[in-house]
Amino acid sequence: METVPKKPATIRDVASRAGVGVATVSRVINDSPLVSPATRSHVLNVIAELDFVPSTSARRLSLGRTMTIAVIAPFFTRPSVMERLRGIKESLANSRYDLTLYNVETIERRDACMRDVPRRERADGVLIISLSPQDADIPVLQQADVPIILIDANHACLSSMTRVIVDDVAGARAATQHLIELGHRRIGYVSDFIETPFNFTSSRYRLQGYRQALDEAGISFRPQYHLQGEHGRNQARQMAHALLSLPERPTAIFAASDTQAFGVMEAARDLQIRVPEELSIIGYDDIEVAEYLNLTTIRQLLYESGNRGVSLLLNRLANMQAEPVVEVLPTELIVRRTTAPPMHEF
Amino acid sequence: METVPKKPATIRDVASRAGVGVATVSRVINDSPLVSPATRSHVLNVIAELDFVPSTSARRLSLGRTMTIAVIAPFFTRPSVMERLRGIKESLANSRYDLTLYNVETIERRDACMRDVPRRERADGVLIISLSPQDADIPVLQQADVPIILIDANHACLSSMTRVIVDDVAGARAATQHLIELGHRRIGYVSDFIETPFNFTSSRYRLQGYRQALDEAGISFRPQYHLQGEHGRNQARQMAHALLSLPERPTAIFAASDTQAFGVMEAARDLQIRVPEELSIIGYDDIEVAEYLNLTTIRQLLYESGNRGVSLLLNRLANMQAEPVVEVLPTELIVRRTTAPPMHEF
DNA sequence: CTGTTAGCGCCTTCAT
DNA sequence: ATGAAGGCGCTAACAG
Repeated sequence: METVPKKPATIRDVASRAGVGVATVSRVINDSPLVSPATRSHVLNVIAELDFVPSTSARRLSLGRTMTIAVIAPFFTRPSVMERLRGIKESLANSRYDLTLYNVETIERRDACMRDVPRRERADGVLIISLSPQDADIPVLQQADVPIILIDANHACLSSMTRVIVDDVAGARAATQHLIELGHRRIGYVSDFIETPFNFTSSRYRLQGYRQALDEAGISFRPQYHLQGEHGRNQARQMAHALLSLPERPTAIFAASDTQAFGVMEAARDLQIRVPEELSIIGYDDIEVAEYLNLTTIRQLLYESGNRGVSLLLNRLANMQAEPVVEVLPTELIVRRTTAPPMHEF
Repeated sequence: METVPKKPATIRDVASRAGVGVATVSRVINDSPLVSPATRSHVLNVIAELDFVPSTSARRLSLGRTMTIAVIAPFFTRPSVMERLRGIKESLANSRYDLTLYNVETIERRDACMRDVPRRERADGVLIISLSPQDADIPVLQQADVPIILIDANHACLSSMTRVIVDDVAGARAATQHLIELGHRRIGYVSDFIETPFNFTSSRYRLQGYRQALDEAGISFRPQYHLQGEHGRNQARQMAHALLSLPERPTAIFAASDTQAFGVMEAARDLQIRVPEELSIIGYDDIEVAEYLNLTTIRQLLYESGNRGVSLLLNRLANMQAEPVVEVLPTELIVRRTTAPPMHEF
């Protein structure tokens, strides 16, 4: 079919058809009170007739505002990131902002996004999820001409940026303490790589919490009990295999995320090790399936972190000179059925 | 801190600072070959000095293209939708298009999106996931001035629109046949509401497939074996409770999605009914956790549907007068450990 | 190869 | 209450 797409009507078309000036049409579009009811309704009619919709591009250029919020997120596919995104979408649904998504899977892209996205012509505000800026980025971000909110970016040098975070040290400590209180002494920790080009912080802070709890209980940290690897269920499964093949294998494993905890559960199953009788497992996040699989875990308010991020951003948008704010979300130990006292088999 | 955000440099600033015309700068930005290497590198330097980034708003207005793809998706939060989105993001990552996301959770919003999004000033192309347009929308969509691709929108009247779909009738039929071949005769079906204002089609088509398989095997359809309800694990759980409390309870249940199948599994657990010995369960989708939970299911290529949608769209964008295409993705029966022959208890 | 200029569609003073 | 005109930053002829 060769239907030539008819060019959309412009504000000028409406104006001339209605026999008024473009300014009047503009006022009608923008609900200005400076239009007589009669003119308004007439213009409205013409708008309907012509099926006129104001061009967002033009309006953006003219206004200098884009009416869109940019979200920069790594590994969009991970459940925890998804959950945060959900919270963001939810809170944004009622506002008049559009959402554009920048997914980053490589460092190049991370850098490009950090540099190019926080510009007034691209977005009115930026939400960055789980990506701690490099030290070098920080001044850039601070000078950015649009407000930027960090979600789950926990970094010492960030004190001047507003962000919503969770106390990962405390969360991991609680997880480890739970295991210790149950009587475990040989506690493994399966995590992402502690140092990554992405500068993810969570596994690192959780390592701190883990070690703190150990220290407090007078249990010495054994390096061979901490394995790190690429994020993912299968990688965690392999690490767990390794841990569980140790001569003195751990009686409990703390995984840096629920996804990884599932990998650990699989490894236990592979090796015919009963959970929780022979091996306790605790995760982190409390994503939806955790409940279903009865995983003991540390709940962090993923969804809410998105909510809060948006509301901080909208505040900031309404009131540009606001002071930086740090909002700390609580964590909570959720005991289900993958943790229990160790068997006294020694 | 009262750092007045310094106004971003414009193409004109660059031009005057570099002692060239704006057109030259524009050419440099756009990699036009019509610039001498010397000028080019000089301009590039000035651009770097001034930290100049072209305004997308201005470029859009001028070009008449937005360099963004809009995705309209309902219930963004469902795993199947997410998976499709992943495929989309993935395929879009290498192209120069941005992605803006329109999440629809209400009919009003659905209608608004259908009407307003497919406009040239908002997006160069539109991907609609799992939302079958109303009959009334169809002419509008066909006349739209940007290409629109439907993903998972299976509707008779859509013959003229390009889309990627999966044969839900066949998939459901395969699921049901699998159960029948195992020896089941009393087979329940737990689904979303068949008729919804959103005009979702999958549960409806799957009902057809289910009934076809039954017919072919000479098993008469019992209305009380088909329960419909809001989508969700808990709702499915309740429906399964009802089915399993029937005087002659089903020995197998086909759930319209994996999420719902999990609800059914929970119900079985609640009622101490062993799976698969006393109850076979089969899902639909093969989302990631299905493997982990050993759920027998019908795999549909969710991720790939996103991929394919994008590539159809990009093709269309490159070659506007293309004919409508319908791409049918295959389904596959994945047998795991939630289906088995029925016990002979009667 | 490069500069000048006229839009792109809308918003916003500034007059009236 | 309304209209005319300038400008937002960039691209794309059109001249040189």
